Amino acid sequence: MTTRELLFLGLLRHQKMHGYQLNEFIQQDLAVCTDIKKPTAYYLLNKMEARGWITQSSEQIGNRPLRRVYQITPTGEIAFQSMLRESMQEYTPTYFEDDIPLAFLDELTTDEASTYLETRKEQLLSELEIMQNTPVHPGTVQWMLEHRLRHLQAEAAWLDEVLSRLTLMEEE
Amino acid sequence: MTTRELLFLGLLRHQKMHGYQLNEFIQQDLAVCTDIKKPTAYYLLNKMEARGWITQSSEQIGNRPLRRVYQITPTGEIAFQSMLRESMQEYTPTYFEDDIPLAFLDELTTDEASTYLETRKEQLLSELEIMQNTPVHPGTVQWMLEHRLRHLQAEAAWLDEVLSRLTLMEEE
DNA sequence: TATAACATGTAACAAGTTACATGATTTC
DNA sequence: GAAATCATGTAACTTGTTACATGTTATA
Repeated sequence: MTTRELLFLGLLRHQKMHGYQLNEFIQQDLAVCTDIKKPTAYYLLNKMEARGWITQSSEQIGNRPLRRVYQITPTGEIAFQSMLRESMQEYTPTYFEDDIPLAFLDELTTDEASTYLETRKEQLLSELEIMQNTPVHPGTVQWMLEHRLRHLQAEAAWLDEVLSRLTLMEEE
Repeated sequence: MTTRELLFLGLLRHQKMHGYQLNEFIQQDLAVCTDIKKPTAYYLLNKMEARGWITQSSEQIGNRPLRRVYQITPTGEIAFQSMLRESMQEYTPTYFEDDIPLAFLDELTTDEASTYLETRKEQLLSELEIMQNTPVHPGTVQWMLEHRLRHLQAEAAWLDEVLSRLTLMEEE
């Protein structure tokens, strides 16, 4: 995913950050949109530094572990601009992990299927609740969060329809 | 993705198939839901055979290349049943590659942003058209395809809203 | 007779994850 | 004094992709 690098550059454009700080922000504020693990983040930062997109400067508070504070370079800015434009016009089809099992739903009794889908629905609703409680972000970051919200709402509506179809089949 | 193995088992339950045949079917009939490449398919078949989930029997027509025809075993059937139940109650959050660029949309002029999103929309609409022209499948395979259709429609509606928001901003 | 379709694979690479390792400081 | 937080990483593994290799047969 090239967009992970775009994200890093986009965040560093606004503010110098060290790896830990980036990780924190992504896990707390952007958890609904992406899921970058710690080692991946450090790996990407090193890679981007080697490319000259960002530079490091060390910082230490007291005797705490050294912080490597990253800052975007002019080369990095150019990369950001071109990646942004490229990715903005691209539509990437998304595949749903949960689609495949759905194809074999008719292997189960309507009763069993309903029970499982109710479990799915609970998980979905709890994610929806989390989303609706996250603070409003400035600019189009909020648009990204809204997109995700729309998607979750569409999923909830779909699940409801599948469940009602199953109920109809049960009555026959 | 465990669901790829579920898919293979699910297809082989209905009919013995050789690798080439499986690939054809997935690329022609299920292209909208998954995207399994040839080497991945052969790799998975070998792995599943090693596990005892499927067995091979060779078949040759004339002097053509040998076909390895795969068939599900009782062990494979057990695996299918348990994977189906497990995956059916799981809700797997989906991340959208195209979300991240959206967060930085306000770095572009409304004009440029609109142009790019129109390009995205065209690609989306052409995928929608393909979907609406795929033949109806039996049973809940059709449900899977419908889910995908719902998703694409929600995406189209979202894109339209973003585009109209941009138009409103331009007028200010 | 060239090209597409049939049929199966290998080797090298890319991306990302898990589990592990290290050590300081703050909080309970 | 134990546990959580701060801070950065490495090594091994998993999964999947791209590009390449091979040879037959039907079709244009």
